[in-house]
Amino acid sequence: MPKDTYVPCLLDLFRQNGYDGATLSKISEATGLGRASLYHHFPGGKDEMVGAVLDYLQRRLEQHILQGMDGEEEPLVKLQRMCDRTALTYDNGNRACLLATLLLGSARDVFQVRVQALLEAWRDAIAAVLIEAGLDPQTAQERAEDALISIQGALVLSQGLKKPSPFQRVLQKLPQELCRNVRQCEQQALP
Amino acid sequence: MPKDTYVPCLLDLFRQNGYDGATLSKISEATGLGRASLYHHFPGGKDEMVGAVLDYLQRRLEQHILQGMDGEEEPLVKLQRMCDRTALTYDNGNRACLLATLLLGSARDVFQVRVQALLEAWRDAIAAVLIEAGLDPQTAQERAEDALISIQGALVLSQGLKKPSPFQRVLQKLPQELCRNVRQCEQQALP
DNA sequence: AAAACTGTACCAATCGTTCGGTATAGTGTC
DNA sequence: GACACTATACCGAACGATTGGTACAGTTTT
Repeated sequence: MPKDTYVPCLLDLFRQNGYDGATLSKISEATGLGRASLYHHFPGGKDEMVGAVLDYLQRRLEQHILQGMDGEEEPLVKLQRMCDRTALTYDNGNRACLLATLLLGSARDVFQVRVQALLEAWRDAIAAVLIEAGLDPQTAQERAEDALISIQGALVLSQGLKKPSPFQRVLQKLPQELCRNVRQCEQQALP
Repeated sequence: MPKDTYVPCLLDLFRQNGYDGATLSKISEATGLGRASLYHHFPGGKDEMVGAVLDYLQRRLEQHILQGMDGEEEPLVKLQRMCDRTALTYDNGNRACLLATLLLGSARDVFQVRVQALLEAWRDAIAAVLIEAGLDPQTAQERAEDALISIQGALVLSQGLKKPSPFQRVLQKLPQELCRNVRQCEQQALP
């Protein structure tokens, strides 16, 4: 699919401008495609473009960030890798999150369901690791949600304070934080 | 100032639609004022409207959320009160945060400085309490930033999962979390 | 030749903004 | 008290520009 050429470009644009701010002129300029070409590839207009971006994000989440989360390694190793890839995805806190952007615009209702599905998939993958590590399901889910809260909040604050250090600090501590009071990770106690 | 009649209304509108999504038609409808009348009260147009809303938010932060943070009470009491008022402000997680909304739209650059100032004021007020409670300035500032991260992230996740429980859970634990390893709060250890 | 693609021109609708003007309520002058 | 004057609040109508989207003829690619 040649769509994948333009989708990362669209992702950047929607992330930086939001749904309303990403006008067709900007999209045309960013992709190098004329209006007609855009509507050839995405007959559904802006909504379909965002849909394609969300498809892309879903694939990236499953195949990159969450890859290996169901493997045989230690929980801490898996979560550490997930955090590393998350940091990479958000350019160490310099990139905003499209999901948050979509949730805070006027098109919120249109994409809420898909965004929710992505967040839940992410959360459930983390929770599964924690359950496998011995945590009860309730605690595991809450802790997984806390992880997403930390990531999303750190992205917002890093944008707001115009420095990536909050994001970096959060993601560095996150794996240990997720594994607190868990079997395999207890050897690393407080100094 | 009769502006204060319209500003809370504008706050709601910008929070729900973002800068680009809040069109003058919507603003006109929401305030009950004609398009032209809006330019009587806010000659600077949308930018001035957002500016007025940020003025309003600054006053609310200083006089409501952070009120009493420099008083004589125990740190835990002050932080508990701040969290209660924060929960009230965001309707227990059902309202989004305008600051985050502005940071994630196309008008990001226009308001970044003012948003940053508000976040820093909030952070510094929390940090001051923690320093007074015996924490070193570096740790206090980081922990205060962590608090804002939790709040902002919880708001995003509550929006995304369409349930307020993450926000409520975070804000309930936050005061204790902020006071961990601090003099006056240590009596409340884990059960 | 068929299919995929694109540039040009165009559309109605809406965008943020401005203009000209109308009430209403004072305020000072005589 | 009648008068001219001013300030504030508000609105209908229109401005030029841009919005998201389409029609269609042409060009590439296969």
